[in-house]
Amino acid sequence: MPELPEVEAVARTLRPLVEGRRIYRCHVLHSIATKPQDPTRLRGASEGQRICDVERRGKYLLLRLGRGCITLHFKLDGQMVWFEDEKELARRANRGDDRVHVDVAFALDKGVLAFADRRHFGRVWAWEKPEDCPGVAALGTDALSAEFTPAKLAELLSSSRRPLKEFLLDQWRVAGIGNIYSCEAMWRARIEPRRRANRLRRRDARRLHKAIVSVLQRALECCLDPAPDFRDPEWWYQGLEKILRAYGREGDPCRRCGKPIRRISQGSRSTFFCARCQT
DNA sequence: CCTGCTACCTGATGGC
DNA sequence: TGCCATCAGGTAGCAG
Repeated sequence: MPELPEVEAVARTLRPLVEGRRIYRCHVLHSIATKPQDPTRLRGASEGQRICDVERRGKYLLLRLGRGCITLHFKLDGQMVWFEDEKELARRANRGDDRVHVDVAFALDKGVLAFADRRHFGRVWAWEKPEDCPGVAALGTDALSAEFTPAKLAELLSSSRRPLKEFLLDQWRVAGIGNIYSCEAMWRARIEPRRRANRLRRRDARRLHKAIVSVLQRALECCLDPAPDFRDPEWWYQGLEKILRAYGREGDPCRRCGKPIRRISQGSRSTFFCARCQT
């Protein structure tokens, strides 16, 4: 599911729902979701705490507590789900006809905030501070932050000999870009995905920077309208397909030149691009 | 140090 | 219909 825009949309939508609320009970229904941490650590760290802020860093979602913090990562399929109260949670979580898959649930003084990932890739962890989470500490420049400038991107590009596609997926350099938006950004910037990062010219870097920012911003607008609906586990980011120009369009005509979009494998993931106008 | 590959899980889809 | 292979928006960890 989520790259930077999706997680940002979740953070913004969640903030007014949970900010200032107290977590009075934490249920870990599938303890794989806290691995390798012990579920008791998450329970101990969260119960009784107030949620002071909701934040996004790269593709991580952070719940800042009065003391300590919780990091959530959705990986491919994770999502947040909302229940009216613990009664509804008890009735529907992983059971019944209108069952909803739930891994971890935080019962608040109003409502229940839950994390769900049927595939069990996603994680919910507790820390004293965000930087104690190795994944968060390792994040590079956030793609939607003020520090992400054309000059910064050019500097980062020059220090890597990897193919551009793999460079863009490396969260340690630029944080927040995933498989979909890397393809989209390269299509917009008209750059061939297999070109080595350090071989890009300065104007390529400028075009790429502009493409990354506009693709992510465009996607964020889509993700916010309509906004995420945590009450509906089937809810999905609507209308994203209509902004996609390369991803998932193998064989379809390029929207610029008409040549069929190609799909290749890079680092065991699919890359979609136009072999005529991306050079 | 850098890079490339696999494992981690479950579910949907398409070919036979 | 059923079975199997393949694919999926991410990343930690490990070998070379």
